[in-house]
Amino acid sequence: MVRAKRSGRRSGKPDTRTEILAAARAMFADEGYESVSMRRIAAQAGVDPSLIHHYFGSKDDLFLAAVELPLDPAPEVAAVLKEGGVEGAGGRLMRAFVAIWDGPHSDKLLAVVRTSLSKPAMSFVLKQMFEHRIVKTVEDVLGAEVDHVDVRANFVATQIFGLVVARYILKLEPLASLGVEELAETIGPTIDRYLTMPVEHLTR
Amino acid sequence: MVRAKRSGRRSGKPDTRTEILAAARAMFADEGYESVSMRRIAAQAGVDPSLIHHYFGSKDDLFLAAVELPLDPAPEVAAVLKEGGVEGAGGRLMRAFVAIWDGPHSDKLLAVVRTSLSKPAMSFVLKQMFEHRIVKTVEDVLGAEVDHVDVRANFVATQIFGLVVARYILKLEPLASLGVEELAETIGPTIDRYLTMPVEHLTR
DNA sequence: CCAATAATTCAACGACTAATGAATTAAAGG
DNA sequence: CCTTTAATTCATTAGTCGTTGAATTATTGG
Repeated sequence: MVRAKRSGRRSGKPDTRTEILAAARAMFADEGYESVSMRRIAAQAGVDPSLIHHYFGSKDDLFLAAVELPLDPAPEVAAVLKEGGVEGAGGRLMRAFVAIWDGPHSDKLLAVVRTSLSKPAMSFVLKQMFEHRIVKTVEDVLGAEVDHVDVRANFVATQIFGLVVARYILKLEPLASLGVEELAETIGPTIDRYLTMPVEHLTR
Repeated sequence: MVRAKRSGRRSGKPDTRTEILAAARAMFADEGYESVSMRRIAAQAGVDPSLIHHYFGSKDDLFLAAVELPLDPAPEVAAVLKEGGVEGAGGRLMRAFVAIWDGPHSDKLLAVVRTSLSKPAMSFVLKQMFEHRIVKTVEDVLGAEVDHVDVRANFVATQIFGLVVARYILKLEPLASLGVEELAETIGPTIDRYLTMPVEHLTR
């Protein structure tokens, strides 16, 4: 029989903190920020709502804790970039990118995107992600002789954000079912172009 | 002195219905669906919350009324497409597209995107927009001999959704300040490629 | 002018929200 | 063993939410 929930500390050493974070991440990822309530997260984690406040403070704080990402460009990306110069960088980037989004951090990323796009006060999180990941990655590819990184990064971002929306949020078919290689083949060249095209006339 | 608000019908013939729609559109556009309450919309429109229910029913109904868009590809797009064949279609599409998003419907469009991306139950609205606008447009460009419209439309969508996110939601600079011609020049060729590249190997 | 109808507000309900502070139970340290 | 500290729930507060039904005021049609 199921023991009724009692007051006070539990026996054993359950990692409730982690369970809360997991529940929050999952729910933020597929419902966004506003629709998810502390109470529902608590319920999902099998915990009293006040415990969440005890550990994380406000709902905003919980969100930030749940989506906390390594802000430096992911090691996968860095590694993949070393494998060559500007030539073919687009394809290599796509492979690394899709690997990340299909990997274990996908719910954090989804949560960030969903929330940033709907709650302006939180859009700084996505902007930060853009700054710390896309811009820095483009800088890496272009090397020291940085030539209009900002514009190029902007255009690369359009292609990448769009892929996120179409493939991971809306799940358009057949796009959502394509493999890494097919995406790299198709979108890689677009990114290559944004990295190498002349852009002086765009930056007057 | 400001006349205190009284019960009952107002004098004159103020188009309150329209004012409510305008307020709702604007607020949904820059705050998304969940964050905006009926009460705040009512306040913004200078009206009692129950009047909104009287006119539109539920909040969902109000949202749909507020973002109601002509579902057929906009006339601008159709017109622009007649001007030529597949060659240069990308650039022409971008010009038409940016014209629409910089035009008077921008708040409706923003509202749809923000809401669809954060509230899964509403994402059908964006999907419908994709179906009725992007897919049909791609069909128009490709003509009768429709050759893998679905995949091509998917890739075109990635580039377009990404532009929306980067330029109109996140307002990345300098992207957000670029003119139509510069966007057409830069992104047009990407779309051209998605329209003309071989795709048989993607559709096995 | 009077009746019908349309526009509008008022007052309230029940449900849900984030948050707080105090009480309870267990584990850890000396 | 006893004290401290950490983990957890309970009870509550003050607010907001969407929605409803009745009351009030103006316009419109006969």
